[in-house]
Amino acid sequence: MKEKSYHHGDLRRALIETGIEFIKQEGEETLSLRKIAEMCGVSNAAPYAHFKTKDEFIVAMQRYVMDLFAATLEKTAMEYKNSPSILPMLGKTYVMFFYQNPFYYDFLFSRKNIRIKLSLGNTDTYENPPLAILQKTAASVFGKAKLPEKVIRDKIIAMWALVHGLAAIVAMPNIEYDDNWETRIEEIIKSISIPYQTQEAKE
Amino acid sequence: MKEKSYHHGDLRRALIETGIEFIKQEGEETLSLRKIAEMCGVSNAAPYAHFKTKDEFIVAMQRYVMDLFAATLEKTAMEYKNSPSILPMLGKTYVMFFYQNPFYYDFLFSRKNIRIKLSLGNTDTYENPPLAILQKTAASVFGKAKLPEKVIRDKIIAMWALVHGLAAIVAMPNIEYDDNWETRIEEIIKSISIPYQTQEAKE
DNA sequence: CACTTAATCTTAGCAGTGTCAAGATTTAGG
DNA sequence: CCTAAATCTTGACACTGCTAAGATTAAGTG
Repeated sequence: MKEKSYHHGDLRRALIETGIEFIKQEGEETLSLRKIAEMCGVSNAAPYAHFKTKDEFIVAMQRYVMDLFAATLEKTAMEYKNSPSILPMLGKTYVMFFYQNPFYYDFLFSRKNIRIKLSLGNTDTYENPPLAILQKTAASVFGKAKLPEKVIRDKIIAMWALVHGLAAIVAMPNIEYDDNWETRIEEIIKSISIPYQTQEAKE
Repeated sequence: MKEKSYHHGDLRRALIETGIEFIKQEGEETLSLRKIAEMCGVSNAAPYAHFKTKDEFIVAMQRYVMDLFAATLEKTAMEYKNSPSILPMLGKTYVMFFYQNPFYYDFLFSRKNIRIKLSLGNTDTYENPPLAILQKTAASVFGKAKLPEKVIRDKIIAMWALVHGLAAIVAMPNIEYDDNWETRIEEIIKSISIPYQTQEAKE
């Protein structure tokens, strides 16, 4: 019941959560600090006690959603640990996350928002948690086949590109959806990823 | 020499071209109608004689760039007509377009900008020119193998997703690039698309 | 040609935005 | 208890998209 106290109590968290809920429903385009501040029952300049700039606020929210995304992937990775279908299932989870929350795609990956460094070459530095999970899993799966490291790296990128592209597509508006998009995605991913595991002796 | 005449002469075109050049270099985020107007030597409300709203202006520019993109793809399609590598080459062109102009990716595909309807199911309605070219080419390539239509459609989506995802990736900032990203892309695409053409008897 | 109409452009202004400065209120620590 | 830090408000500035009113020019009609 701290409704009318001068101090909010936990404004920083309230701003982030309100902002994310806003983005989830309306996207980032129409989001303004003033609106979020008002929704939290606070004046227009109050957020500046917690974020130096709007950009900093965006980054905080982005980290929040990125962690949620990574946790969702991690859960799938756990479920299918030691299963041969772990990779396609990870891919499916990757895509479905944005199918269920289309506005998150632009919010996480739109050029101006990407502050988290992505490293492709060095598999030791995981500065992008979702990519890191993909990389780790794919590397262990592909590693069992005896492929040159360079080939493995290319396959990882291909895998990432495929699911990322599917995510971009399912997050688009004005797409004519199939009635059974979810199993469709699964089939598409499998039709690509299965060759990785069966044709070791190709190169 | 119509430097100081009250009427500009060809303001609509000037706005579009100046705006696109701006986006090409700085992205859409910091673009404002007033700035573009000033760059064209015209007052802040002048653009409203040609575009009802900023959104309409964006759409006009988007169509312009989308046509450029489609023309680039079409050129590759012509070059490699009757070649077995037409599909991978088309894919490479798709990716390289955004590798060379990273800001175009968000500009064309960021959720708020997509006004061009994308149709996946019906291969007859081509409302998205670049996708249409991909679809047409892939359909003709895959059609030579005797695959069920549903499988072909999934393969087309997979192909599209792969190159679109690669485009998204190469357009990201903060990516640690390979020294030879271009041939790398080519290899990655080939490693995926070759199976399409060689293992007909799989399904 | 003269005259009317439409198109184009300018100026001035409104509401909304990010941001900052000054000051009020509350909390925390010595 | 009292000072310092943290938090919040009010008020302002510059910038944005956009509109209304009117000035200037071009196009077309008799």
